Amino acid sequence: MKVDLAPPLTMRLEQFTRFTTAERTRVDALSAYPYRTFEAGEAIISEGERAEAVILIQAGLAIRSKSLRDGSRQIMACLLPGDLCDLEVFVLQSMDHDLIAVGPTACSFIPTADVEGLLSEFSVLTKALWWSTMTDAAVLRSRIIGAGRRDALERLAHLFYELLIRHRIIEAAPNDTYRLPLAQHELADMAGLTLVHTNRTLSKLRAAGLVDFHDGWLQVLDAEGLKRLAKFESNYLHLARTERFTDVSHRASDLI
Amino acid sequence: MKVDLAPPLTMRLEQFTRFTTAERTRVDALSAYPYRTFEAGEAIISEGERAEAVILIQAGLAIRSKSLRDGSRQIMACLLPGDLCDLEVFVLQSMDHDLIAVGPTACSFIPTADVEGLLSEFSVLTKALWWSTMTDAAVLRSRIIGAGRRDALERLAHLFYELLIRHRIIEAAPNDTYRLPLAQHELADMAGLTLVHTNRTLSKLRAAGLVDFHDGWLQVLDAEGLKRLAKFESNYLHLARTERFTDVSHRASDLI
DNA sequence: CGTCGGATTGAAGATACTCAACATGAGTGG
DNA sequence: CCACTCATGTTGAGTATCTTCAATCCGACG
Repeated sequence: MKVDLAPPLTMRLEQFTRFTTAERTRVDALSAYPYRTFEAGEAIISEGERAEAVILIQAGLAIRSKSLRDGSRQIMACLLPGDLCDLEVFVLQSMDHDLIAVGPTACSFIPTADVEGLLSEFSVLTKALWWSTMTDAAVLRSRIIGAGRRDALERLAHLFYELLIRHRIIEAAPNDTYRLPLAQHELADMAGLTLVHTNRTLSKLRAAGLVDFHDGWLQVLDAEGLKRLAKFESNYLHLARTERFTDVSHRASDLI
Repeated sequence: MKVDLAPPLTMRLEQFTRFTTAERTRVDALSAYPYRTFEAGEAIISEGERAEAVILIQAGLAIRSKSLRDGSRQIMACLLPGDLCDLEVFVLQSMDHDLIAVGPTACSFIPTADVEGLLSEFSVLTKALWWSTMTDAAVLRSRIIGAGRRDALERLAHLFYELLIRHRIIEAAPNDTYRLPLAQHELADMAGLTLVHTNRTLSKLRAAGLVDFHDGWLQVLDAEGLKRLAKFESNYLHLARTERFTDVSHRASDLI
């Protein structure tokens, strides 16, 4: 008995703005692509793949999930009908996690070319800015994994290693040492731990000869060991260039 | 003795693509705005404010942090020199968290008008898509808070309540009941808990008369109670329309 | 009827939290 | 110069939460 129900994508976007009739027609058109259906548990896209289309969930439920090498898994987001995923296909090289149907799920694949129509006017600079917001989101996802599936030691190690990489990129980590003017209390708020436990965990890292944290500086003593302990996977930072790649002597993807 | 060092923003964006000389000049120009300095602990923008400019961290360190009502706090991201924040000012209504300097920090405020130059050609539809990715990121941030500062009961409650709201938006939650065809072990992967503990926590929620989860359906029995238990704050979903607002009988911001 | 994947329950152990005491150093005011 | 406070860091002891490892139960399905 459902009548006159707008497509979920339209309903969702109308939370943001009210469309004119012409605009609405265009939005509705995005929901009109043919869809493919997936069974529960089936992967819509897997980690490492390069998505070729923007995916719109039409019905069902999908999750963004990341499997860790130790067999554990963290689900980072839940995608409902009307949710778009992988708008980032335009700027990121490859998926850093899986997209999996959890029940029978229908997805439209909106061809890249058709979305390009919307985005064709983008300059390289605009795309670069977009890339920036996309990688920010990827870092957020990785932090969710950290909070959910890593213990205190691994969490701090991961945090310190990620910051090391990001500082190297902007050439602000001489001798693997960088400024980190945080009180332990703030480190605790980052890691989602209490102050006391952060303190004890820091001592362990120091005792293990991995990092030294004092006076607002963080010195990484054993970058490899830290990376191993953190179970660090670098792909989520999306450091490899996606287009117009030219060799450069100094490339961040060499730094990890 | 630093010579010839590109601005951090340029260095960072060059991870994505290699710019032509002309493009590079334009990118560099973004780093050339006058900056303001902040002392450690000073708020650059606070929750609830409407940012009026895109903020570029030039030197120092800033954090995105969220203070909860119970006094605890979660830091969701760390911003280094070259990081842009609040590109979302163009689409979101107000900040859902604070931006705080943790050491002496220099920030440029790039006037909205100048960035508009880059984005002016955007159609409403494109902006709406962008809004979609921004709200996705906001949901990710809220999940970090959940993982870091909520116990098992609150985490599941928050998850169920968030999904309720999102289902209501697409009108897929009749009687506050929605499809959730997940096995308990998948719920565990979402919440960052073990299967066993998820099971016990679910029983508690059921015993408290808040939700019932069975056969792939989730029924919210006491939406208000659930919201209270989850310490749910709705602003992160950014449901209120930001522009061209017109009254509509059925608006999601009424639903929460 | 047997098996298999979920769900459920019990008991023991690990991890992280709370509460509390104490140390250290910077800054302040007498 | 010393006493005082205050913020930060460190350590100890007891407790709560969550995990691990089972064992059992149940319905679906061959």
